[in-house]
Amino acid sequence: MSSDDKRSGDPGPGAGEQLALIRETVRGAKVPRAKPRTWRGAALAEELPVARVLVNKGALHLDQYFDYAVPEELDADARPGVRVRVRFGAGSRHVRGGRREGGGLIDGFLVERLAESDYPGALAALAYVVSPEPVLSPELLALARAVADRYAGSLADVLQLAVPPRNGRAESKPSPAPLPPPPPPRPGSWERYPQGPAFLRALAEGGAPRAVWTALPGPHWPREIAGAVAATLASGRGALVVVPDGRAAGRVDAALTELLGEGRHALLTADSGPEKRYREWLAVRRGSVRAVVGTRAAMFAPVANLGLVAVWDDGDSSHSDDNAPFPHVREVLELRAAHARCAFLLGATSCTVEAAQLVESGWALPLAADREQLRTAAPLVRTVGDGELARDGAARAARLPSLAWRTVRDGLREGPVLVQVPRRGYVPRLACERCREQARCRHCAGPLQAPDQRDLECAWCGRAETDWHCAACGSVRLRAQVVGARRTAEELGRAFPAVPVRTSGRDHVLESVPDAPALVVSTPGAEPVAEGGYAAALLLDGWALVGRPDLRAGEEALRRWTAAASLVRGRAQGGTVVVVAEPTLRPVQALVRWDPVGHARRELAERAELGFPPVSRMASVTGSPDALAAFFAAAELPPEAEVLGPVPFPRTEPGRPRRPGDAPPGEPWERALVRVPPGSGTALASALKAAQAARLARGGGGQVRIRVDPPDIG
DNA sequence: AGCACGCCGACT
DNA sequence: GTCGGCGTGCTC
Repeated sequence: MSSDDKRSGDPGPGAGEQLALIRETVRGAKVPRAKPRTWRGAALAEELPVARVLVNKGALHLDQYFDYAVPEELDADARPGVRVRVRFGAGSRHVRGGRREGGGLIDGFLVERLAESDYPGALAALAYVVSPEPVLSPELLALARAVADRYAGSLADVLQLAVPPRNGRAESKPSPAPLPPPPPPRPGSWERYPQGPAFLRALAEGGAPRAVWTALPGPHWPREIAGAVAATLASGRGALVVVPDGRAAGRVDAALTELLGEGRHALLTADSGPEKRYREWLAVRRGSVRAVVGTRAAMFAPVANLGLVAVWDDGDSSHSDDNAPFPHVREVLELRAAHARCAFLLGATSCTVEAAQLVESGWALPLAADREQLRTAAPLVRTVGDGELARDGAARAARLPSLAWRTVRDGLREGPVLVQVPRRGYVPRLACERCREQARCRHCAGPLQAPDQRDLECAWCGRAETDWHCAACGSVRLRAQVVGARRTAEELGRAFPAVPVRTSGRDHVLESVPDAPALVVSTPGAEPVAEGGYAAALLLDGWALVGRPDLRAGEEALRRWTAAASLVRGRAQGGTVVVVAEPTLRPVQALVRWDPVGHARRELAERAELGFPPVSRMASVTGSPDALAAFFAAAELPPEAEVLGPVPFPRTEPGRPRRPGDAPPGEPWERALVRVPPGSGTALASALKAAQAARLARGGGGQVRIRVDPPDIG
């Protein structure tokens, strides 16, 4: 209970002595100006009477610790890492005429116990310890600190993501006793990779290898991840796996159960209710479970003696948290691997530019199969240019080129056929009509757009472009790429009336389909697994994916095609994929050659040349024009920082779903991008954070939103 | 963010 | 003379 429950009108004779005692013990012999009411009648802890508390408020200027006095009766429970409640806010200091003091109770974490405080004023006492469970370990605190710094966010915001809300019932139950380490697993399908068995061996022997793993297409990856986890457990250490969604988590969970049995791992996903989730989290924190698989919130899971962190399919957008400060799983796990000096595994069938950079920089080693393995595992990929669609008279009836039509027909004789159609809402960007090179600003290389369908301007710096010509081929004609394949898929059903059509999309995601002829129409990311693999796949979203106004459009198109094509039988079993997209496009060629790594490396080289992330680091700053101007006037950005814009925000993108962080409708907002060269990311983040903190402290003007590594930059 | 303190205009 | 405007600064 809080010690200020006992209240009396006047300070009793003991109060003065009490005060003196506190003064002396806590911070020397200065006489306080005012005596906090919370002290009345409370004796302090004899040892380490000061508690350093992180107050749970997101505002940046509050991103600091506050010292509180520890009453004697809280001494035992008030250990580092526990949740506490404290009085916080102006008004809690002074007592006015026996009336109730202001300043409400607020949540916080006790960070450490100290012998004395460096705060010159009088300390208030901890109100109470919420529970003696030490949920915030020093390692988790250090990680949260690093993540907050990386993303120019507050520690409190990160802790909100990292520590689940308390649940009393879950806490009161003891966690089961930990099981002994399992024996090292057999290499199994890791033998398909030349370095696979050695990687497992290194994990089992307590090593800390770091790898970017390009997984072979097919259904083996959950078992391979489970193998890496089992090898790490065999070394007596813990392991953490983060996957994009509940479906993937379920697959890895099943593979882990098959390999390790029950009781050695926890599944942390958003699907389980708060109590179950907190119980699992506690079992991890208490060390009774040493392996974790989960979705992005699990990236902070307090695994004891961490030996391996792994992320699957880091290109999936759900690895980016949608709460401030928007940390990305891959980045957080990189930080964890560095802090814990543990192994790191980034796996995907495709390859992000960031993953390529990890290899390029030498931070991680590539873990990939040789071409021979790939040739049998991957399907045959053929392309149909969208131009042929118009020319091919025979296919026009079915609105399909004849190659695509034949592939579907032949595939349906052997089993299910997957048809990938674009989701609605993708907006094309401008490209050269002749060579399809993207139209870019000549000043900052940002993407050009035509908000009024006539005049060109840069989406980043806002400069008008009146005399565009293609940098690659000199053409002066632009085209906006066209979407519209959904209907084609519907008409496919009519073209093959004898075959059942099943659909899988955002609302109804099919888990799997049987090994029987069927047309399976799916949007990217929702493809059901086919038992025995699909006989063929038809990828109809070529232009829609490649033409998105996003730096990652090519990478993302390749990722989604690769994901769908990975569900198709290998070419040895007749598996065929047809992608309807211009065969000269880089991601299309990469798909045909099944070379996602080469694609990512070329993208990386280009990003380096153009000064794009992740080679340089970018942050977006969004707010009203006044607020932005004031922000940049006061901010002391590193000298090498370059401010692009501001431009009105959000740009008109019809069909783009409204997201939190978008400007409120009606009020004109602007967005500026700040970019710094490699190596200045930390300086940029701390400068932005300092400027934000100064702003908030002054309390002036409208708010400004900062996002490091903004998604969807032109 | 709240919330209190502080230093200038219209009321009894 | 005092009540109260919200400008500015602090919260252990």
